[in-house]
Amino acid sequence: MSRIELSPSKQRLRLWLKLLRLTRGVEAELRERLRVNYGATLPRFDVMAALFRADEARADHGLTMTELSRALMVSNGNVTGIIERLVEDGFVQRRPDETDRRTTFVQLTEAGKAAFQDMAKAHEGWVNDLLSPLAPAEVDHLIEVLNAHRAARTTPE
Amino acid sequence: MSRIELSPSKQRLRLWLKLLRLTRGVEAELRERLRVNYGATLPRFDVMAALFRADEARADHGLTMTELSRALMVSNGNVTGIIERLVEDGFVQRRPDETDRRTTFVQLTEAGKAAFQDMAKAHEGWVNDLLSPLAPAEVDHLIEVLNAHRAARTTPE
DNA sequence: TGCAGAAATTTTAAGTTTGAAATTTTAGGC
DNA sequence: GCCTAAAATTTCAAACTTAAAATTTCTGCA
Repeated sequence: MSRIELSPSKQRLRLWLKLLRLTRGVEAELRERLRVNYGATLPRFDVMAALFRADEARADHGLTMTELSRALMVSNGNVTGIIERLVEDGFVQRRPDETDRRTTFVQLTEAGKAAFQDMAKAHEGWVNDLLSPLAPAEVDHLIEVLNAHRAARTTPE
Repeated sequence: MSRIELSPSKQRLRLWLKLLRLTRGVEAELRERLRVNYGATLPRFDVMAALFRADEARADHGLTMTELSRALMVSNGNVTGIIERLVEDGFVQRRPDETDRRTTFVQLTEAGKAAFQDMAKAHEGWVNDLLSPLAPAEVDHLIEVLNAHRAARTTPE
C-alpha cells in the first residue's frame, strides 16, 4: 500500500485530476437527474439558482446580466442565450433599468421560483446522496481547506 | 467567526458549490493559458493526455473511441468531433482494427506526442501554481479523502 | 446457416460555451 | 456642450456537449 514519494507539483496534479473526475462524475449524474425528472438542464438550473439567491438577498430588482455572468463564472454572451430560453419558458423576466438604458435586470417569475424550489429540494438530496461517502466531519474539514484556498487566491498582497 | 450549525445535507451542498467554484476557476485559467500559449483548447488537451497515457502504458495501438469517451467521461459523439479536428491538425491518427471493422483505434502521431509533452510540462506548472495555496500535507490529505470517496462510490456492495 | 440483438461508431438536432466584434449608452474631461 | 473612453449587452463564428437516432458490423443461438 505504500506509495512512491512524489514531488509537491506532481501531487497537486494528481489531486487536480481526481477533483476533475469527482466533479465531472457528480455533474453528469445531476444533469441526468435534472433531465429525467424535470426536463431541465444544468446551466438553466445554475442560472435559476443564482437568481433565486439574489431574490432572497434583496427582493427588489433581480440581477444584471453582468452580475449573473460573474456569479456563474461564464461569459456574458453565454448568459444571453440561457436567459433567452428561460424567458421563452416563462421562468424569467427582463426589466429595463430606468436610469441606465444599457442595463437589463433579470429575475425569476413566480412560475420560475416555484419550479426552482421544486428542483432545488431534489437537487440538495441528490448532492447529499452523491457525496454521502464523505462523512460530515470530512465535509467540514474540506470546507475549511477550500475556504483557506479561496482566501489565499483572492488576497494576493 | 462562529458559524451556524448546518445539517449534513446542507453542508454537503455547501461543499459541492465550493468544489464547483474551485474547479471552474482553475479550468477557466487553464483554458486561457492553453489558448494564449499554445492555441489549444482544454478538451483537445484532455484527449491528447488520455492518448499519451495510453501510449505509455502499452505502446501498441492506442485507444478505441469507446475507451476514450469512457476515460474522459464524455459522450461518444463528442469524441468523434474532437478527434476529427486533431486528425486535421496532424496530431492524431486513426487505425482500423483488422479483426473488427466496427472499431477504430486512435493514437497520437509523433507531432502529437511532441506537442502534448510541451503543453503537459507547462500544464503541470500551472496546476501547481493555481493550487499552490494548498500545502503539500493538505494535498496529500485531500487525495486520501478523494480516494476513499471513489472507493465507496465504485463498491456499492 | 440465418437472424435477432448487441456493440462501436457516426450523424443529427438542440443547447452550451467561448472569445471577439459590434452596438448602444453612459461618464468624464476639456 | 462635445468627444473619447469605458461599460453593458448582444451578436457572431467556431468549438464543445449531450442524447437519441441511424449505420455498420459482429456474436450467439436456434
